[in-house]
Amino acid sequence: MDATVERLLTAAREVFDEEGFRGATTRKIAARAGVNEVTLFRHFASKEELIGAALARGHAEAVARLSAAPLPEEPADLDAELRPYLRMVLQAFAGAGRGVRTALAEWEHLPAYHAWLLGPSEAVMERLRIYLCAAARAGLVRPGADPDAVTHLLVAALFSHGLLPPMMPGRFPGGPAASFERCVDLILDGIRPEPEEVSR
Amino acid sequence: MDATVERLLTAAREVFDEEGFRGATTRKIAARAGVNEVTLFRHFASKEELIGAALARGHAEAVARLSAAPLPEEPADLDAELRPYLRMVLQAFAGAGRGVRTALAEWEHLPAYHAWLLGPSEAVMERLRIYLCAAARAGLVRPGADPDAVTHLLVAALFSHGLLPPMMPGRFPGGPAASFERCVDLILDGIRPEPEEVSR
DNA sequence: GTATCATGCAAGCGCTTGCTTGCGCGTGAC
DNA sequence: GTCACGCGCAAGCAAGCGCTTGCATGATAC
Repeated sequence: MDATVERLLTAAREVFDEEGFRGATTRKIAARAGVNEVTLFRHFASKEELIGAALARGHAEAVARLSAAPLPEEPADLDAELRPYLRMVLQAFAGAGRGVRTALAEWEHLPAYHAWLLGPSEAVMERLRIYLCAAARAGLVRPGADPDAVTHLLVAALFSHGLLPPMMPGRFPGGPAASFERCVDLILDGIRPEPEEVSR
Repeated sequence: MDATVERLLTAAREVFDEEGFRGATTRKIAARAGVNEVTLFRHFASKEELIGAALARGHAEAVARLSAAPLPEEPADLDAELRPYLRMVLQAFAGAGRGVRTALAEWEHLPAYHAWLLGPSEAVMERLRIYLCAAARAGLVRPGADPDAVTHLLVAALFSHGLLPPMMPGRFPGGPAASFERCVDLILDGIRPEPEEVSR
């Protein structure tokens, strides 16, 4: 593709993630792309259009990466299937964390971008929900555990471990990944069916 | 106190919560306070000082409200003690949600305000941690459950239920409070000691 | 009554913002 | 050889920004 457009899109996404819509000035974006500000306006009609295109591209990439992640339709082993998936999502999430925080803050101001901003998170949530409902039907989850609540809890853990570490590093001794793993342990241990129920 | 200063402080906090530092212009703040912009600069040397004072006041109020919440030093009954506390914190958190989202996004840009921005959250986290460690020592928590992980999980649930509902209302059927309650059920059920362990 | 104080209002300054215009330069197609 | 095209550069414009100045007005203190 056009190398200039490419560089502008990635620069726009980076600056937007770090500074928000207002802070992402066309001069900053052009400078980061190593391009004259005028060139920016030769390729995109306005700052809104540029950032929209940049977010759309980021959204597409994220969705592609996430839907490549393995999470079977027919659950067989929660530990073996869920853990690698969650690990991968957390990594993607932490990588996009700066942008997610910006998206959360500017949500009300950028209705035009809603589909791009939280689409990947929604997709992950829905996929987890479907998987856990199937797991519950297959008897892999203790009957008392509501699959929706389990989904929420997993997403909450992803959410907090993807966003909070830069702000409260002292709260994650051993690193966010280790802390996340311990939370997942806790959740999975808590929803495992009792031994006698498995054999029924 | 001075009614004008008071109105300026609340207006500054509101506008900052909604629009962030850059978006909280002195003209907007003065207008919301029903005051001339010049009056603003007669009371505060700069916009930074005004917003700093507003955040400090909000911080003080939040801390006072939270430390008034009951959470005993000697845990006796997790369900009876933790649930009302968490309910209250969630309410406070959801009320401040707009501001928390802004704080998360602008964290790197506002180092001068760090103490005010996430202080209350830190306080809640530390209090929960101490309580859960004591509970574990008292045998109220299943030995395999790491108190730190439980704390993280509870905070994560607070976090996501305090921030996400405005953005994904469809994901919280029955309201955020009900969904939160189900998550807390799940966590508490998962960390309860086994019956035979209680009697040992 | 007069002095003091907080406030409103009109105007403006220097700066940044999104965006435009005009021109000149190099490269590849034919 | 030239011609179109993508780009850089210098300049600028209207609007909004934080912040200042000067002056008029009304309430309060003594």
